[in-house]
Amino acid sequence: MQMGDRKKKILKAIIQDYIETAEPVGSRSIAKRYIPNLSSATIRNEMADLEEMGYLAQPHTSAGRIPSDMGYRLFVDSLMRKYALSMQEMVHMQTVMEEKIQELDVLIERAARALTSVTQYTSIAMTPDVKKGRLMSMQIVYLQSHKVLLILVTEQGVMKNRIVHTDHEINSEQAYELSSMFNKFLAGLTLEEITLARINQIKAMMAQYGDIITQMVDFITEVIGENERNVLVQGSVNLLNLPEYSDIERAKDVLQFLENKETLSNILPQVAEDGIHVIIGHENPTLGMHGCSIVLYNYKLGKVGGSIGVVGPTRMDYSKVVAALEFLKSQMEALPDKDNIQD
Amino acid sequence: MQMGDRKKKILKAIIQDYIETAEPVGSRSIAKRYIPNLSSATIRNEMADLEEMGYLAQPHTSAGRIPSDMGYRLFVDSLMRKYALSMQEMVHMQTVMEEKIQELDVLIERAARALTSVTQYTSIAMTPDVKKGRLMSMQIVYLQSHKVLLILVTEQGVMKNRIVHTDHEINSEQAYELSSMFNKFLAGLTLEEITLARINQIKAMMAQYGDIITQMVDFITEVIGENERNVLVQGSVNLLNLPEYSDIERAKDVLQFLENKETLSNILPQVAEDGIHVIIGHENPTLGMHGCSIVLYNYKLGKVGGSIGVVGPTRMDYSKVVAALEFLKSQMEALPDKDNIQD
DNA sequence: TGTTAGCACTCAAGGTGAATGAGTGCTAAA
DNA sequence: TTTAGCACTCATTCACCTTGAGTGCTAACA
Repeated sequence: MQMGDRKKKILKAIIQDYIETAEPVGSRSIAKRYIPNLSSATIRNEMADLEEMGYLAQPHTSAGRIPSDMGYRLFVDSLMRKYALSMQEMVHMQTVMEEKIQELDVLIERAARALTSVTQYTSIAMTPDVKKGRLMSMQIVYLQSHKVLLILVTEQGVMKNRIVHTDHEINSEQAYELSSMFNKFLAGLTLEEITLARINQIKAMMAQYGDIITQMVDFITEVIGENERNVLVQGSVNLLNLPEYSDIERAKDVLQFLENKETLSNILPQVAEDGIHVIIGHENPTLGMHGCSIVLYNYKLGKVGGSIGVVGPTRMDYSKVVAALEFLKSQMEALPDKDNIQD
Repeated sequence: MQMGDRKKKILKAIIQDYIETAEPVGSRSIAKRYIPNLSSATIRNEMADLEEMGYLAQPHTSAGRIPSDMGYRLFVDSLMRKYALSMQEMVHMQTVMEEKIQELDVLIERAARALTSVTQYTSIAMTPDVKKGRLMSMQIVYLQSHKVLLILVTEQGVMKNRIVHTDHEINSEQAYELSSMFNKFLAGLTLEEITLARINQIKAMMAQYGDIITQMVDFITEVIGENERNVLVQGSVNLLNLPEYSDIERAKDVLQFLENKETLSNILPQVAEDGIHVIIGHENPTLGMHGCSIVLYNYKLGKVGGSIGVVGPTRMDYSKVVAALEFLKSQMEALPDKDNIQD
């Protein structure tokens, strides 16, 4: 069967109506509210066709039609028209991000909050599974006579620190000396390149600090080897305002999923490319999320990147959500000092 | 009216039964299951007394009785007997905390997870509103020719860092020199004591670094002045498993409350003293939480402290929750290296 | 040939009323 | 002081009916 313009127009009207009302849409209301020059009977015929083609579904014989995932997909890809964010909405998002934000975590948290408040859905975000790569610099900072602070910066600009206790007394100058030595020998190397031989070389030269050096190496191993994913969810309660989750069991499934950071971090990197992606219902690899859609923006800021997006029912206002994420994208791309960012 | 032993026994039985079943408790079931040598009629009389005294309430005339907040209070203070954690439960909590954990945040997150999994309620935790007090040490670490990392450690051992860009080129030695100078003049001072005069003194001596010094001072002001509260909630979905929240509206109220870190951080420090506290229903200062109880453990680890606890319905298994928190307390108090902890 | 009016049919949702049963308070007897 | 008995209350459940939104099909119409 062919998909004529009229069918498209009807499908679009049905989806818009359903997004708004969450009620199955009948032929009569489409005829009245969207296409007054056609009768409900005609619409009915077209709807039957659309159902046969897989774009619509019917909960039961005497109910109206609801869009199928395939219907939403067509809508998102070619039917919907761009939502224009209101001035208010833009200003709101901007103010949230405008403050000079030093840490990526904080920036993303703010962005997620802004998204939640503009879209009224739930937002999720994560910093991705970056291999931390090379050791860029290791600093040892004197704190007290037997206590120093190790600070490690990776190639990506990610910074980690740890306080360690030392067997021997150490002072500020010695700490500095040790840092210099460490950097001379190890800076710029990957975990594989930091061999026992090199470490022993350092140990030989600074024998009295053997125990600190061991702790430093442990620390490097942990940080460079680790796959840290910081996942964050904002506004999950919003889901409960939606009629699709007035059934508490359904709501529980999704909330459970959102609360479990491990499963959540598995789903997010499924879409690899940068940019904005829409994942609808069953396209979602996780079983419990088949009733949900996700709109995801994979960002890249300097050398680190991650995902931020919105989770909602398949009956989500895609147009608005995509607009919000596009705006966010433009804001983040315009950010000065992209490498001035830490983990 | 006097509160005899028999009344206490009956009240205790009612509360235990209600905690278990969440259904109003009738005289007959008490007579059968808890006190077989008394008839239901006798129990009924006693229950009428207990209601008059304020320990019980009746949803409607033909229903059983449910405990009032006052009843729970008496139960917690003098009726309940200690729950003994099972070996399994203890081992579970221990393994979660046993791994060598360097950061307070991580430790507390693990502890909260353990609490949730043992009690099946929701756990909340926060690091408290510590005034960061004195500047203990400020380090400047060279990163790139125009980029340095500032690291600030406060008296409490809390550590913060920030990357700043410099107008003039700066190298590793210069950074070290600047750190030393800064520490010589400002270490050990409170925010009030760091006067403009002192800062100008440093600037005069190291004129070429004027812009970095300004940024350093900004950073100090922010960190020492700030009231950072890190709030964390774990297992809020568990609430939805409870019959009291099968009504989605009630659930929404509480979840909303738990999701809002600002309001949440207002409630936690209400109880100031260290140790374990039980806050029941209306004792809770926040309106939306009147149907909830909170069991809170205010910990102190070295120089920092905070709260961790469990949120549940007033019909919470206080005995078990208190036992779990007491176990947690014992574990945290036995922790080695209490000052080896960072924020 | 495409469109429309009309009609019989389906089915979820909402309301009514009776039956059920858990629980109470009161009274009188043990 | 305790208990058995009884009348009474009230939430819950279920069957039953009504209502109304919506459909598919057919026949008439442009």
